Amino acid sequence: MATTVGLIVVRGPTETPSAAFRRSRDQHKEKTVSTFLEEHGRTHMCGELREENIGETVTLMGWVSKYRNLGRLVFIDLRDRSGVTQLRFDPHHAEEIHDVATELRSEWCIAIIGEVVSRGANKNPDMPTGSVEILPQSLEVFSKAETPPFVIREETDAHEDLRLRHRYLDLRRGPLQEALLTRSKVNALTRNYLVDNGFAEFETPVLNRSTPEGARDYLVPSRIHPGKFYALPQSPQIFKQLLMVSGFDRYFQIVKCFRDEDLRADRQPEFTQIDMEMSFVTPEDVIEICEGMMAAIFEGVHDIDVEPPFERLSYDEAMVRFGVDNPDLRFGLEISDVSEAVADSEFRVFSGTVARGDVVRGICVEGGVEEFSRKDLDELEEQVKIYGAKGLAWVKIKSDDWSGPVANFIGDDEREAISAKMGASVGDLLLFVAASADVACASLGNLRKDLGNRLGLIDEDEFRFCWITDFPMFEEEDGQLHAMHHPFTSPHPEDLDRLDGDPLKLRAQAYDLVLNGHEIGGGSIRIHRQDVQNRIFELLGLSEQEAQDKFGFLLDALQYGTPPHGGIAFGMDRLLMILTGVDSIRQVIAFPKTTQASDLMAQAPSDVDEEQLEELHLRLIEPKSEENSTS
RNA sequence: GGGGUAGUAGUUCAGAUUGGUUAGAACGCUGGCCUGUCACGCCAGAGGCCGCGGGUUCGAGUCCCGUCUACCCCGCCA
Repeated sequence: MATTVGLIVVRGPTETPSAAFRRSRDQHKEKTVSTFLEEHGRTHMCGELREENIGETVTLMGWVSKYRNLGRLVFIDLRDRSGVTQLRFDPHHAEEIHDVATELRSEWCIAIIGEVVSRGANKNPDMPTGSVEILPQSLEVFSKAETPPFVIREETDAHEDLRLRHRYLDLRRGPLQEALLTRSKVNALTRNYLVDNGFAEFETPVLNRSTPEGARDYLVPSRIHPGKFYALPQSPQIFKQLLMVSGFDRYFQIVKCFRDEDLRADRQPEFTQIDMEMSFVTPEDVIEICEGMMAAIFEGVHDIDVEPPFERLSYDEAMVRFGVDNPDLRFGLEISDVSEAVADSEFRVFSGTVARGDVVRGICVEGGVEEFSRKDLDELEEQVKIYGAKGLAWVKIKSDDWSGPVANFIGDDEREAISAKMGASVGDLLLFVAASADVACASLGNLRKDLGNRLGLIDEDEFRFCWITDFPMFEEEDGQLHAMHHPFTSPHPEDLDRLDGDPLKLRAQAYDLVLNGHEIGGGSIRIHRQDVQNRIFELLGLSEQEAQDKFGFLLDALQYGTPPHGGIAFGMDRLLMILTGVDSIRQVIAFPKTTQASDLMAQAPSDVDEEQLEELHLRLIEPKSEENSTS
C-alpha cells in the first residue's frame, strides 16, 4: 500500500514554529484538495476496536488526543466521538511515517491506515480498546490545530466562561459529547414512543402574537407593519389547543420556547419542551401516557425500570410535608407543624407567632446533636433568612436535658408535645422557623434540601418520580388573582359548582411531574366550555373586551364544538440534566447562554446597523453604553 | 432590582493580615534526551496591562471608591 503523507510541519533547523506553520500552510495551498477521502473510507470508529479485530487493516479518523514520545517509540491516542485507540509509531515498521508522527500535536485532525495488533503484556485494562493498538502504515493530516486555550480531556478545571467562549472545543470532551448524544437519544425515544401511541408531530409558529400573561416576551419587530411586533412563544399553548379543536386528537412537538426572565442553573432564555396535548382524556389518561414515556426514556438511556405508577401528592400535602411543590423524595427530614404545641409557650417568638395566626414548623434531624456546631447552625440560619425567616430556633436533645438558646423557655409539657409531633428522641437536633405559612414552607423546604445534601442522605443513582396534583387555581398578589398554571386550566370537577365561592379555595385539574426535587413537567385539563372560561376570566379581573382582545381567536374557536382536552409539557433540558447527573442545564445544551443571557462564543446579543433599525422603524432611546473596558 | 463568591502566566491557583528591590508553583507550550508509554520520565527555556478606571501614598497585585465579566441564590419565571 502506498504511503500517503499529508500536511505535515517539518520545521527547518533555524525556522520558528510560526514560520514553519506558514510555510506548510502555503505548501498545502498548492495541494488544493486532499484525495485521501476519495481513495479511503473510514472502516471503524476509534472506540470500537477489540481483540477480535487483531490482524485487520483499518482506517481511522479523528483527533490527536494525547502524544507520548519515548524517543524512538511514539504513542498517540486517537479520539473520535466513540472513544480512543492507541496508535504506535515504531521506526521498525515504517521509518517515514514515524518521522512524520513525531511532528503531530494535540487536536490535529488526522486519518491513519494500519494494522490492528495485540498489545500483549502491555494491555491497558482501563481503556475499552486497551488490549489492541494500531501500527499505522499511512497517515493523512486533514488539519493542524493551534494549541487549544484549555486542555481537552475528560475532566477539566478550566473556568466555564473560557469553555463557553470556545464551546466547539469544550464539546470535544467526553462528558459533553455523551450528554448531547444522550439528548439525541431521548429525542428519538420520545418521538418513537409518542408516535407509537397515536400522537402526531406538528410545528407551530415561532413568530407569534404577544400575550401579556405570564413571562416577559422576546419581541421581534415587524418590517412590514411599522410599529408592530411579533413575540417568540413562551410555549405553544394556544396553538396546541387549537389543534385539538381541529380534531387531531393527539399532538406532540419537541419545541423551543422563549422567556425573557432572569436565568438560573436550571433556566435558560431559550429552552426545549416536549409538548403534548390529547383530546377526550382525564388526568389519569395523561398521567398514564407520561409514565409510559418516562419508562421508555429511562429504559432506553439507562436500562432501568422506573416502575410506574409513580407516587402522588396533593399540592397541599407536598407543601405541609416538604415545604415546596417540587419535593425531593429520596430522603426524609419531613417538616412538622408544632404550632399547637407551642401556642402557649413562654418563648414569645413561638406563642406570638401562633397568636398572629402564623405557624411554627420544624425539622427533626435524627442524631444531629453531634453533627452540627454552633457555626454550622449559624450557617443554617443564614440559609432560612434568604427566604424571609427572621431566624432559626434550635434545640439539641441531649441525654440529660434540652440545650440551646431557647431550650430554657420550653416547658416539660411542651417538650413532650413537640417530641411527639416531630418523632424526636435523644440525640436529635430540632430546627424551628416561626413565620407566615408561605415563609415557613419556603425556608424549611429549602433548608430540608440543603440538609439532605449536607448529610449525604441522597442516593445519586436513584430516580424518584412524584406527581403533584390538585394545585390551587389562583394565587393572590396585592389583592389581584393570578392563574397559577394558566388561564385555560379547568377547575377540579368537584369544584365546578363552587365557582362563586372563595376563588382561592378552588382546585385546578393541574398536575406537575417532579423528579428528584426538580419540576420536569406540568400540565392540566383545559377548559372546553365557553361559560366556564368566561367565569375564570371574570375572576382574573379580565373584562369580556380584554379577554376578546387577548385571546379572541381561542375563544372564537371554543364556540365550534371543542373536545374536552388536556396535556402537559416537559422541560427537556431539566430532564436531561437529571438523566446525565449534571447540575446545570448548560451542560446538556450545545450552545448555552450565560446568566446574563449572552452567548460568549457568538457574542450575542450584538449591536446592529443603523440601516437595520431604520428598516424596522426602530430608534434607540438609551445612549449606547460605552464599549466594555475589558473587551 | 437585591445578596453572595470569584477575576494574578495559555490554564488552574498561591502571593493580599503586615504596601517596599527581580510576582511564584503546577499543568500546558517550545527545544533537547529517552523503545512499552497510557497523568510517560529527565533536563533546559519562553511566557505577566496582577479584569478595567480612578483615588490614597515617596511607593499599590496588596488599602479605598467605582465599574465590567462569570457563577450561585432571592425577587422574577402563568
